[in-house]
Amino acid sequence: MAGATTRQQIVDAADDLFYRQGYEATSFADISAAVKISRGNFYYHFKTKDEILDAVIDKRNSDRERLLAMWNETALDPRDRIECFIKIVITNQTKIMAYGCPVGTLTTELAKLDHPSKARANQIMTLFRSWLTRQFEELGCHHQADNHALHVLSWSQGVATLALSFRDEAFVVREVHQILEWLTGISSEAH
Amino acid sequence: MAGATTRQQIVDAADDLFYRQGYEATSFADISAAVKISRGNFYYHFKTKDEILDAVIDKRNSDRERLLAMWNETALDPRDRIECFIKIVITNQTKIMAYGCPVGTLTTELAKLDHPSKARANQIMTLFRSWLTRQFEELGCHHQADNHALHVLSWSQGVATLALSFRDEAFVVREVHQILEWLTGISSEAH
DNA sequence: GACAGTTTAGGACGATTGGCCTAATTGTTG
DNA sequence: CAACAATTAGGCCAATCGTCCTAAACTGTC
Repeated sequence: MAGATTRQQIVDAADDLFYRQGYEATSFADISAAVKISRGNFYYHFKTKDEILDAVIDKRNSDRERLLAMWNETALDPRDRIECFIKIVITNQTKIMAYGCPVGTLTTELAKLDHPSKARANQIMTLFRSWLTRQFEELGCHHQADNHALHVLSWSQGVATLALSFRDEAFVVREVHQILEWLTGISSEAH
Repeated sequence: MAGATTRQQIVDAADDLFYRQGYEATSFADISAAVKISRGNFYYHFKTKDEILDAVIDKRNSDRERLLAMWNETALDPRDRIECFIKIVITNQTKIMAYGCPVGTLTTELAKLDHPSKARANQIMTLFRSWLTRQFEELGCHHQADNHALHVLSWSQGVATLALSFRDEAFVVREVHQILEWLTGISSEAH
C-alpha cells in the first residue's frame, strides 16, 4: 500500500486543478505534470478520467464531512454552527474571488456536461443542505428548517458567484453581516 | 450582406450551445452541425473560436440591454422594474433548472479558463448592476443603491445555482416571495 | 540472490480539437 | 454574357485529447 501516497497525490492535484481550471479544461497531462509522474503511471492508478473525478468528489465529500463534524464539536450552539458555515465565504475569500465556490462551480459544470457523476457532485450540496437543516431544527425552526437551509445555501452560492465576478471584498463582508442579522431574527422568532 | 443571415445563425447557435454545454465543451463541429453548414464556411465568418465568443457576448449584451429598456418602458415604477428583474428566475425557470443562469455560468467558466474575454463577459453582470443601481436610486435609496443592486444580483445568482442543483420549483417561488418582501421593506424605508 | 508482485516510465493508438487553405459555387453588376 | 466579389464546401494540418500497452525498476520474501 505504498502507492497510496501517489494515488493521494494524484487526487489532491486533480482536486486543485478541477477547482482552478474546471474538470473539462484539465487534462491528464496537467495532472501528471503537477504530480511529476508519467502519464503511464497515471493509468495504473486510474483507468479513466471519470474515475479520477469520482475520487475527487469522494475526497471533497469527506473533507466537507470532516469540516462539518468539526463545527459540530467546536460550536455547541446551532446558531454558532450556522455562523461558521456563513463565514467560510470570508475564510476562503481569496480562493473564492479567483475560482468561485468549489461545490457550486463543479455542480454547474457537470450539469452542463450532463456528466454521469453530476448526481454524485450534487451530493455534496445535499450534505450542506442536510447539515444546515439539522442546525435550524435544533434552533427551533421545525417546519421551516429545510427552507432556511436552502436559503443560506443559496445565499452563499450567490455571494461566491458575485465575489468571483466583481472581486469586491467589501461586498462579501456586507453580505455576511446582512445574513447574520437575518439569522438573529430567525433565532429570536423560533425561541 | 446576404451572409448576415448565416453569421446570425452561427451566433444564435453558438449562444445556445455555449449556454447548454459551456464554451469549452462546445466545438466547431457542434456549431456547424447545428447551423448545418460546413466547417470551412464557418471560417469565412469567424477566424477563431474566441471571435465567436465575442460575438455571442455582444449578442447577449444587446439582448439584455433591449430587455432592460423594455422594462424601463413597460414598468413606470422603479419597484415594478426591480420586480421584473427578480421574476426572470420564474420566467426562465425551465432553462435555469437545466443549465443555470447564462450570465453567471459563462462568467464563472471564463474566469476559470482565465480567458481573454472574461472581462467582456463580466460587462453583462455590470450592465445588470448599473441598471439595478439606477432603479434603487429612483426608489430613494441613495447611498445604498449600489449595495442593494449587488444584493439582488447576488440573490438571483444563488437561486439560479440551487435551482440547477436541486430542480426545486417551490424553492424558487419561495425565494422570489422572500426577496419581494425585502424589496417592500426597502421601498417603505426609503420613502 | 532468485523470485513474485507492485509501481513506474515512456511511447503508441485512434479520435478529435482549433485553425487553415483551396476550389467550387453563388450572386451581383457592367 | 462576362467579370467580379461574396459565399460556401470539403479536406488537410499539427497538436492534443483520453486511452492503452509493454518493458523496466522497485519492493519485499524466501
